[in-house]
Amino acid sequence: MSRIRAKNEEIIIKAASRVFAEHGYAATKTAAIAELAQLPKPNIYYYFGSKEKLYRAVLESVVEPLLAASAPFIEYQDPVEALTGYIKSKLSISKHYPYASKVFANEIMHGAPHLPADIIAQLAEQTRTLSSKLKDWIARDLMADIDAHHLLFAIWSATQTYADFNWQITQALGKEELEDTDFERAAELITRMVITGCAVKSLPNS
Amino acid sequence: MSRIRAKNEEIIIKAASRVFAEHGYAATKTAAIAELAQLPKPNIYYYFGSKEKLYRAVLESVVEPLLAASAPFIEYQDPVEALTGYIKSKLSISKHYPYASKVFANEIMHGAPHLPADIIAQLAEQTRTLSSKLKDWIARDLMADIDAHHLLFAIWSATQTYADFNWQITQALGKEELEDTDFERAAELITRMVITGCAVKSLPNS
DNA sequence: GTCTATACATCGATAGAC
DNA sequence: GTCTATCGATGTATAGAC
Repeated sequence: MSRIRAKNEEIIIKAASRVFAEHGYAATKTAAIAELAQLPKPNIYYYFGSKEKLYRAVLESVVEPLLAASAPFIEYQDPVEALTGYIKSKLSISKHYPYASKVFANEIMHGAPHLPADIIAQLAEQTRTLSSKLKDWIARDLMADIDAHHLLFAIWSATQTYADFNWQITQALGKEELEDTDFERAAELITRMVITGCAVKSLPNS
Repeated sequence: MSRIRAKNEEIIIKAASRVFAEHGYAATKTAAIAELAQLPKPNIYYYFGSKEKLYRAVLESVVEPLLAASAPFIEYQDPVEALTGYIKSKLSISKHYPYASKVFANEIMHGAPHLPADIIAQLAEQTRTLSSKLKDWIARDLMADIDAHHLLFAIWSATQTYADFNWQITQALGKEELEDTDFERAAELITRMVITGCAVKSLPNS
């Protein structure tokens, strides 16, 4: 793959992420992507073949950061550290990859019609890992006997909402766009609800 | 307005809610709505004029239950009762109006391009009412000093996720569709996180 | 590898008969 | 008030010159 090809593909993916995020798959015109990328429309087709293939490429480009967000959950043994880090990491995704998050949210909302099966499998695998870790902590009396899956749903939604429903949130807060302090307050509140609400304890020997 | 007109409009709105929810505005074909409604396509146009106007009608039909969900918050004076009732009421919307919720979520996610200004104003007004009530409770030491807006965002997202991201949740739980017990567990967990997490107290004199 | 000009398909919308 | 048949706009995709 030539350098020029790599460069152009990156430019196109970046522009496409944004347009797909703002309008959804069906409503985005390839012409709008071309315009934002400052490239003629046929180039999009030269590099990606079709609108559908480009969309899939965008989805795939987004998977890595999404999966990487659970790193704290895996790395830290201590329940308080792990959950605090996970919430922070999830919020960080909403802050730094707002378009990616939205494209993904849209896809999931409509039943993942374009998501490749291997990505679905990876996400399912991750869900199993996270919920079994929670169940382990519960069994060891390191947190209250809550439903592991539903706790995950709550954490996912409460953190992703800052990307997905950005419009509603800025509207309610009466500001043009979210600032660092907003994300800090969100982290503080969500962490509190999880740690205090579910009575999560630190490891005794740490 | 004739009885036949009222009847047909209702049939069309119902079918349209579902199709718009499943595919989003741009991806839904008026032919698909006509088919689901078991009516010829021109009838859709006879009754609603355009796809856009029909979509607005769907949005408006959905506002009433959404606004009504905050009734417990207003009625109950006791913070624990009010918040518990609000969470239950919000989850009930996700359970009983899944299509409506999704259409709304989609609209909000893309910056509410079709939402009439008066509806936006009503929602903003409701947000102000809810957050000032929370702030009042905080001032009276009936709950921890948390950020009122962010608590609302957390409750909204954690309850709406059961409608909006239904696919992800059924996938994770390994079932075809959500059952009553799933909503009960969700209510239990979210209520716990809010009440215990934010140290919400009952009124002393109740 | 790049881009202008255009073919072709897909709907949203309506004319006009009943 | 209902519906068949069809128009026309929009937007995906490509042919073919450079």
